[in-house]
Amino acid sequence: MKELFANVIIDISHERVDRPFQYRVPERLGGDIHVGAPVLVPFGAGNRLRKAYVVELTEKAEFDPGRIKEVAALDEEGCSAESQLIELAWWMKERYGSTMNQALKTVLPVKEKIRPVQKRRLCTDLSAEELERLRAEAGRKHHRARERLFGALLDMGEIPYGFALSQLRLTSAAIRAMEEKGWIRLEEEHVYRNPVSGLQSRGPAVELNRQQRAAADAFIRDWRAKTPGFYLLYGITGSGKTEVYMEMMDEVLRDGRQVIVLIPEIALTYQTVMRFYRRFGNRVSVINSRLSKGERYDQFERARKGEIQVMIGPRSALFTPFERLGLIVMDEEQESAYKSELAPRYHARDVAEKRASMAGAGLVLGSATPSLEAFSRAESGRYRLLTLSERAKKDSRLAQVEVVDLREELRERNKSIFSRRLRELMEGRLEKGEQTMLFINRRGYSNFVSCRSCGKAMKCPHCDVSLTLHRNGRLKCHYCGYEIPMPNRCPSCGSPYIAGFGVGTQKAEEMTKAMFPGARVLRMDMDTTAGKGGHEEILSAFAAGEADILIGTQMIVKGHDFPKVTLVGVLAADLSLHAPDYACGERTFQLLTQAAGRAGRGADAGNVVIQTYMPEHYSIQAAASQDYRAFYRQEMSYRKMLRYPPATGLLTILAASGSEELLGQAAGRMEREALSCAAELGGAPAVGSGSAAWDGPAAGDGSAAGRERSAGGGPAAGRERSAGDGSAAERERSAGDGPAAGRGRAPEIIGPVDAPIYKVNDIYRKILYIKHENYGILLRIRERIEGLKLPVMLSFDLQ
DNA sequence: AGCACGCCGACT
DNA sequence: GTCGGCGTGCTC
Repeated sequence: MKELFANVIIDISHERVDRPFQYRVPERLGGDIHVGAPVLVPFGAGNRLRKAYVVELTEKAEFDPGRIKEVAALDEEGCSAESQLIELAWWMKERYGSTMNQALKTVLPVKEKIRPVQKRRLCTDLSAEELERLRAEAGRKHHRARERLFGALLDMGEIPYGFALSQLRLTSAAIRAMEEKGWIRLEEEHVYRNPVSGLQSRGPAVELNRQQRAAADAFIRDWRAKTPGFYLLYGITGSGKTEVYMEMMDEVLRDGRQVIVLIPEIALTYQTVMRFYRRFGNRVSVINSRLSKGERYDQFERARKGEIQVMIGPRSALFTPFERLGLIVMDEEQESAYKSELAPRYHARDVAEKRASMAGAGLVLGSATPSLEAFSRAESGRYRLLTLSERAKKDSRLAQVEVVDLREELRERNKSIFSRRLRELMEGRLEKGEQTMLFINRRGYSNFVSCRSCGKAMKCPHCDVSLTLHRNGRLKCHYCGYEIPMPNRCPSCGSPYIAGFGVGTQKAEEMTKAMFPGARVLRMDMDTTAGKGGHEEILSAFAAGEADILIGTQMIVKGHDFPKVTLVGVLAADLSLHAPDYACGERTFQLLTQAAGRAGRGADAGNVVIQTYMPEHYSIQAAASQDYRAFYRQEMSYRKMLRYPPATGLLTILAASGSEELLGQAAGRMEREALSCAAELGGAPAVGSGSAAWDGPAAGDGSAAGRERSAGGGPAAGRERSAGDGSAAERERSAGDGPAAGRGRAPEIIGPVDAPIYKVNDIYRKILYIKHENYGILLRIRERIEGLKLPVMLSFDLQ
């Protein structure tokens, strides 16, 4: 047996020691040590024992072996939150193939060198005269550090610790010496800023309807039986999912356990957060991306100390250091914001599964339009499906959705962006004083500008995209921000006949105003919400009835509740349908369903008009009939047929370079490497007896799964039962169609191909796709390609 | 963060 | 010469 080394991070909050140190693992500890384990190690010249956490175990000495010390002991007092998070980081590193460093950085709160609040201060009980005398004395004795400190105390009274270190250039040793002399005191005060403070009101719980009750009880029963699993709460818009979450949370909190609530950043509004505050009062804290790092750290610190029990936030809230986590709620689980774009490119859904099972906690995913990933996991029994098919408010009815064929409109010589039907309905709404929302998934004025003589379109010189005409007469690139004034002659042939084609939000706004001169129109897109708070401002103006029509991009369909909106028009549903991406059908369905959900949330029945050139497309058909299951069946069979996630694992490698030649060469080498890997690995049976197999990552990866949960009590528990009217799920569940089918086939390699947008910001991009059912194999290929050390930028994505 | 080392002026 | 403060650099 080779010697074992442990890389540890020392539990000192100082950036200077915020890196791994290597220690020898003595025989007697060999069995008990694991990644994440809290240990005591001799550190520094004094060999003083310090608390540390194991971040990696290796048989290779990465440091002068003569100078490697031994781990002293396992630390029984160690913080379990920290230890769990490090273990989670290890899992993320393995699952997504990042470095341990990257994984640790995403999981552990940044230990900032500047403490945000003046947490620790230097104070003195001495009088001004005494201070003056001591300062003079220090001056005479050339005690410069003391002289500076006494001067500062005279000026400021008390001094923040960080200020003393950085501005006054005092050292900790000097401060300690003066403290011992009794001249100064080091006062610690924990002033945490609470982003939303002073809200104590604890409102009564809302009465749940039958379905909500059944869903909440399904979880509560498992919780009481100490076998909480994973749940998919599939509830139509307005069915009251939040009340169900809160009921479940209440149960967990009463047992002294903690809860993490994940919300996509865009939906993290004041209103949403207020609902949780009203129920749970100051046990709740929030983090969002606008919080400074220090403020975020404060909130995590409060969680660690047990001052709060509920953390609400975007995907990074998953890493809240709760000691006894009992439940993770993930609202709007289908949102793309849950996917990280930085290495490790994790998906919050998968990390949430892992964290929940490590902590023995439950996981509830909620959605009105579940992702294929989530719904297929519900079908396979990994998630238990909880269904809410009725609206929570008794008198509210589902909107009536109709599809308008734009080809028909053209045949009838209607060239406007409004079909006759939509126009008629809008007129009716204006007469009745009701509101309309118009949705168009494209900002700007015209999509592209081209010359009618030579046919050339105006393109960005740095990116491979057309320039978008904005209303201020400027042409903008939506990828790099390049901007020029609209020319009045074609730059290539000189013809004056150049004009914009396609409709963006700005043009839609203009045409709406022309068509309905009396109407008050608001527009909301990236251009009108640039300033902070712009978002809220426009939405609240609209909610307050300051406009009759709101036009916007997808940001208007997310989350907000407008009771006076009784008509939603989707001007061109096709725009998102033709994106070069296998999930565009799913995204279209979700957008349309969400848009439809905006109509008629009040007492009046709403209308939804979907305008399209492809009325027969199943995404549009299913959205119109508000039939999620029909959509799911179609889309899933398409993914299975063409081998796309979640039916298979997909490794996407994006290579980018400023030099087209280098990129071409690199792409060739990547392809050859992938092919030879495929030949070596492909036909072989799954590596490691499925430990890294496709459906494995959350279930059992061998590391610490045994400790995490008793066998059989896992996510599959309760698969035979179903809350509410989930019977359809039972019928639809076809046996043996899991993603594991087809394991053992050779990996399928596609490309390298030019990226959908080949050039962005003068950087050329190519993509290589590799499909296989087994994760382990894709990870191996990834490692091999990374090992080529190609002279281009590579980014890997594994899903 | 906390420890040692080496530099520098003060004092014996 | 020695003493003590102070700045710097390192910690597996």
